Amino acid sequence: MHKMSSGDLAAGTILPASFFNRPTLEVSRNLLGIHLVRLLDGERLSGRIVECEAYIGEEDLGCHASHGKTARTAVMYGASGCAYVYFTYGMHWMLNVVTERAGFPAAVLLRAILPVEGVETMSARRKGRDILGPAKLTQAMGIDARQNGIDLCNRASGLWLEAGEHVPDEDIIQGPRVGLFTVPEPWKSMPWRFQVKIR
DNA sequence: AGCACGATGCTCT
DNA sequence: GAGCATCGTGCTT
Repeated sequence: MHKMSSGDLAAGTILPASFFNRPTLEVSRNLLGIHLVRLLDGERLSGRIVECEAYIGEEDLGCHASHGKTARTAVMYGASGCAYVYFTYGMHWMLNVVTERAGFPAAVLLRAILPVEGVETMSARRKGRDILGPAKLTQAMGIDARQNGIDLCNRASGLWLEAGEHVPDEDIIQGPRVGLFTVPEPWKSMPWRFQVKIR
């Protein structure tokens, strides 16, 4: 079986569903350096993924699917390569990419991108503030409930991922996920957060 | 530069 | 009714 990393695809190639239909930690690691692309009002907005986190199955008590399949989590049980967008803290939208086989609930939360295209537009949408953060990137790109469940392997939806730069292992930091205050161990401390080192 | 806190509304029990 | 995969402000060092 062919093992796909981001380096196997030419830059600019849209990531196919097969990229996401494999173990979530593998997908997470390989999402670093990938470009998230948004077509908003005819303009291309994009950024390089530099931080993400894995949420893996009902066993993972940090994962929304730990409470089973509900109206909110249904998307995570569906096809890999779809967007799972949820609302939290009364005002924030979070973008995840669904991974693994249909029926197994898992996803990768996109936590930070470095702006590449449409920098002025994204900055303006953020009122001049930075876009490094999971709720900041969705605000910068105009992502909300309307994108929940869409297929990210298709440009028709206006949101997709493209192969970008390869990130070597020595440039990656792996550590515990963020914000899981009331989640019990060992899930609270699982090193399922992936970041590109700042140099 | 870091910490505390309030905002604000959806989801599920 | 409680809890939340966060953010921005304002205050302290």
